[in-house]
Amino acid sequence: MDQRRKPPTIQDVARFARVSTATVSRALSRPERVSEETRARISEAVQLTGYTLNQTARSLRQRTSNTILVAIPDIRNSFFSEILDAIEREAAIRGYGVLIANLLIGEEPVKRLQQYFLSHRADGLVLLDGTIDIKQLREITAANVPVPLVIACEAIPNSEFHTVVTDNETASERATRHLIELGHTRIGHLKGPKNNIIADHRLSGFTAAIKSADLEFHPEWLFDGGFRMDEGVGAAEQFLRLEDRPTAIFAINDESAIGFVSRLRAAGIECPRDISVIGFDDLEIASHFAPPLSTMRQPREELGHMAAAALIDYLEGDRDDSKAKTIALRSELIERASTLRVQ
Amino acid sequence: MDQRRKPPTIQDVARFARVSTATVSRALSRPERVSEETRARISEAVQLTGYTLNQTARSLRQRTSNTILVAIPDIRNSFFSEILDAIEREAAIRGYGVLIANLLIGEEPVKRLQQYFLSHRADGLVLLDGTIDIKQLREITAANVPVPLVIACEAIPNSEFHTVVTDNETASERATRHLIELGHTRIGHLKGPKNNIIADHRLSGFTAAIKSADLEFHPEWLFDGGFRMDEGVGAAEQFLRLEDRPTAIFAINDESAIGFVSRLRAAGIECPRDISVIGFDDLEIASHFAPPLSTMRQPREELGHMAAAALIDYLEGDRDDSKAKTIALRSELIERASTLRVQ
DNA sequence: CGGCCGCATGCAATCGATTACATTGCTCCC
DNA sequence: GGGAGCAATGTAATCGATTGCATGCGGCCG
Repeated sequence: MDQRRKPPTIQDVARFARVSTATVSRALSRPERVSEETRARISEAVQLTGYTLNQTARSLRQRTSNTILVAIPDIRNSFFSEILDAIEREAAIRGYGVLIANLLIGEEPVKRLQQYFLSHRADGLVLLDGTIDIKQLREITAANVPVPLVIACEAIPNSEFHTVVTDNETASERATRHLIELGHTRIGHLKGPKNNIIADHRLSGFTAAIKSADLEFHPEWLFDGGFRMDEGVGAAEQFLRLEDRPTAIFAINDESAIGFVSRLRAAGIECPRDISVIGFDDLEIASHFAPPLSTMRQPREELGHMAAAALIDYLEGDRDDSKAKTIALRSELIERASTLRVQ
Repeated sequence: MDQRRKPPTIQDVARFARVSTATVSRALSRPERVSEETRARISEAVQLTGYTLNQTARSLRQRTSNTILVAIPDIRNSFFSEILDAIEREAAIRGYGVLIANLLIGEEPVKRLQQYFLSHRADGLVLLDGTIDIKQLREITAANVPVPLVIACEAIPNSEFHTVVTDNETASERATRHLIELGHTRIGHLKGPKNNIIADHRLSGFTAAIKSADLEFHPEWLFDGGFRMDEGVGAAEQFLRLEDRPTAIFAINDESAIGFVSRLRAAGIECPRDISVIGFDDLEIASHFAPPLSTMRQPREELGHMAAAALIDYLEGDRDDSKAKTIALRSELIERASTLRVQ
């Protein structure tokens, strides 16, 4: 009977309510511009027909898609998926859809992102990937279509982009100082990926703390790692090859810290008995790991929330570009059992 | 100069190539229907103008969005985010965008999903959530618009839906049997959420194994849990209140197993010394946890890949609904240190 | 009383593609 | 030689909403 009947359009509603489609459209988007009486008739007609807006048609006419694109370096990393979660929440509340683009794949991430905007699939972009550099960003923006953009991974100094960040550098300094305060003097760092802004800033924070405590800087105590557990494992193997080892490590994040600790344990080196390790992020696993991991807690949820809100505000506001806003969030030291006072 | 210039349309290309828009459209989508010469002129014009398709306009006309929707119970769970990753990969290759809907939030998840289709934002749905029941699913489909759907969490018996599943029941039986083979006779189960198909099937598998080994079934050894670590912690507290405790646990998944083990450790009960625990999923963390977790490995990547492929095949094929296809994938027992032979 | 204003509404163009149908010109075959 | 058949292309309708520009009408003011 009613199967495959085409979904009702604004035309149907107009017919039922005995008004023009223009009036229906107005009644739905700016009710105050329509008399109370017809408004009532129209909403009755909407009920009756079961009308819902065809978003595609609106997009075509208004040149907006009510969709934002989130570019993520690696969805599988819980850190990002939690931010993504917060972004989706906020977007849903405000009537936006969320498209995802996982950048690990494909050549030319920039091309892929541009494509979304050139084809009018998304109105704006939340960028979580610290590996894209400014020049590439400008390229995205440079295409005929300017791309409303919020960077939500790391501040890019003096940039013209809106930004939501945590205090990576200061927080890294704080984490390292925590190790120093526990009496450690031989401190290493498990580095993040190359050419990644976040990694760069965390390294700076680490170095700053070492310097200001007048500790000697050992380049061989900088371990090549990354944000993933297996990269933490790799760093551990590099560590094991050393003769002269540090007694404490500041790891780029919790995942790599976990990989690191677990690999060392397999080699008979126990954390925190033989080595103290502090991570970054405070993933849920951090508190359940053995040993529970000291770490810098990032306000992930807030980060995602603010990023989405900032982008949508901008999209719906007057797009005053004059000032790029920067919202900075603070991380917090969480002390757990993985860092131990030197005897 | 060239700023804010409107992006080129198919009209512009047509003008440059001195043909009609119809010809341009044909040249781009079905090149063989256009003479070689004009095809060349057109592709030159495309280059010149920098034309890219306006996906919105196409969507409106063709009534397809080239977008799929992925409904996820909890993005933050690595298990799902890994599947999502695989879905996105496959979709990107085939030219589809991926919208996400995190179902934890909001009233009436079904309403939310319907909304996406009623508004023509997505062409099809991959459902990862085992908590929606069939009646609700039918509701999604029952709206005027039929919703192409692939269920990728659990088979729904005799259902009319396309499905990609792992063998939850058999695998759970296998996991439990693993504990039995190690000599355990006092075995409990850390349950999943109520009204969740996956959880139901894993429980059945567990019970089946217990029965077929002629072990006594202890209802008080079924612990209320869920898929999250904190729910594993809750289950551990329930465990601690028992006088008469099991010596082995089959947990609904790795995350809850981790929460469980970590809470017990805090109470002085060590895994595997005092209790053996096996999980499900083989998350990356499972192998790095202390102790490394025995578990049933699910082919997550394949699962996501197959689900996306099946959906897109269906969308692009002749939509032969006559037979709902079911693709079943096998899980694999991974033995690690968290399960120990009874002395 | 006449003109102006503003409210509520309608008419029709518009967004940018796709596609049914029409047209043209050519080949081929009886 | 005439018509069928086909390939290449054009014309214009169409998808479903939004919105600039009328239009009609009533009220208010000088």
